[in-house]
Amino acid sequence: MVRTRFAPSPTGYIHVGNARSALYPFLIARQNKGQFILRIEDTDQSRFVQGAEDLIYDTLNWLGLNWDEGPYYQTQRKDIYLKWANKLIAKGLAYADPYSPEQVEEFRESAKAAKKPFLFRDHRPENPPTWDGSQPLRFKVTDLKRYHWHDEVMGDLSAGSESLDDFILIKSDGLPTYNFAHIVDDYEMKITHVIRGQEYISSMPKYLSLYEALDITPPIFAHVPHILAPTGNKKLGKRDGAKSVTEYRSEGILPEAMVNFLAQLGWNDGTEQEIYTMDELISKFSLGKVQKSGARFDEQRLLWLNGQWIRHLDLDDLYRRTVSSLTATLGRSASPPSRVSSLKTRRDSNSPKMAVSEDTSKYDFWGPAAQKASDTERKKVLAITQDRLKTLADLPSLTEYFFTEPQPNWPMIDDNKQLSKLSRAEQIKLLETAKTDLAEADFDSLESLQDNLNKLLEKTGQKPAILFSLIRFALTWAPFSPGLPETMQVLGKDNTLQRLQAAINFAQN
RNA sequence: GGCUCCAUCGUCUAGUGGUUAGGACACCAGGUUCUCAUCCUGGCAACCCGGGUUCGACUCCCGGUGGAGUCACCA
Repeated sequence: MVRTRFAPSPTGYIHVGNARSALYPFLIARQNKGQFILRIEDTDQSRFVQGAEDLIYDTLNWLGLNWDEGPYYQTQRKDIYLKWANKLIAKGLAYADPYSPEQVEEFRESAKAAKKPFLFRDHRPENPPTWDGSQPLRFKVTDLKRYHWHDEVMGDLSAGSESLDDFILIKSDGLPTYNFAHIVDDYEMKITHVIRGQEYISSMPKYLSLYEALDITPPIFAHVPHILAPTGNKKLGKRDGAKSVTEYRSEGILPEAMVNFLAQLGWNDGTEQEIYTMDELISKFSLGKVQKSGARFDEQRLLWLNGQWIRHLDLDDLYRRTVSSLTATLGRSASPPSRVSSLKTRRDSNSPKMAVSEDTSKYDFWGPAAQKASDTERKKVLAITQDRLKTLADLPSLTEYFFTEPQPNWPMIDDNKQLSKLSRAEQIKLLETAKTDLAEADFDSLESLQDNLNKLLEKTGQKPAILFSLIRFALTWAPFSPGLPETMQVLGKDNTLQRLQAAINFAQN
């Protein structure tokens, strides 16, 4: 049974790099009909950010990365870590660290001055005190050897004993370090695949030595390369202005596009396929084909992919996302009741970090006038704008004039190369002719509307670039819009004639 | 600095000894009888360097160079 996990720490929002390290284990779990587990690694109280957990659930839900178990909280599992720690103490493989942080810092400084790498084991106390929980508990490395191991992404790896040390298992605040907790948790939770960022590779010898001391068979490892920031070569991180996933959501990116993009950032199945559904990813993804080097985050490509998805989605589906991409994601049903109490204690302690939260009502992408319109009306408009949308956030500028009468903006016409050749009187004449003829048109049929427009062309002897542009401006007063017949049809005959008249009136004054 | 990893168009990548080095994004040009898009066609553009191995290296080996990660009572 395959069991994978995503184990974020609640220190802020989820950026795209984090999101990918949730995606990959999710895909592996689903591909093998296994389970995907969510574990919140909240052992560092000083970095805890209020609301961060909610953001994690929200992001995962939005991306469709539903977990089967959890969330587990490490702060609620202290007994378990203690049990394993005692095992180590009993075997003489863990000891209390008698030094103060300042003293350890001194060791570090002197090693640095001597240009030697700092290793705590060089300062291992001969007669450590009995561990009473107030000191840090350290692991005692006994087997200084070279480790060789296999990584699903990176291949066969090895590292020498210089990266082995007496690292801290349990901090003086009683909580375990990541180094200790994740190994215990992964074992207790029967995790089969540890999929995480490349930054952990250099700690692998430490982990491997601990697995041995604990008599635990290590799981399968896969270390995925970092996503690089758009500029520079640094790994993508919050410091470099990495955007949160929710930020992309509010910018009108579809979750499908985000998942598609993230999956392909550093992974390729060897074919020339570009668009993948989640189901396709589940069946085709493989860790062995993940790139070994970091991939740069290219927003242009995300945007392109988003456009593709907007066009490929059927109308009803797309419409649902434009009105609220959130409705299905706010349920907190996946959280166990026990979470409430843990939350309470934490909220009581005053966190030094700012709380993160967001306004969940902001995911209706339509403009103010459109929001008052019916679903049917909005869908009609969406049908003719779908091809023009790059993100959902383009909706207001592309559609608002359908729902509210636009202000005539004559400079738009004056600035138009073709139209400015006509005198104001000629422009008015054209609009009047159009209005008269269109009054007889059949607005139910797109073909017949096009016919009407073509006849108008013959009748006036104008070029399409002049006549059609003029009508288009009179109806929308927008720099760009859907095709003229489509626009007129959605507007309806009454509205169309009325807007033409409004333009004429405006021009006459 | 020690340790570890990585290296194909600007970007994401295909490629596993013999290819005109393929695709996609971006960019440029043209077309699709109104705008903006979409769509179509075409174009620009890459194997980090140096040694080997081999009949033959982008591909294998070694050495450089470059980049990244890591050396916490953070994860």
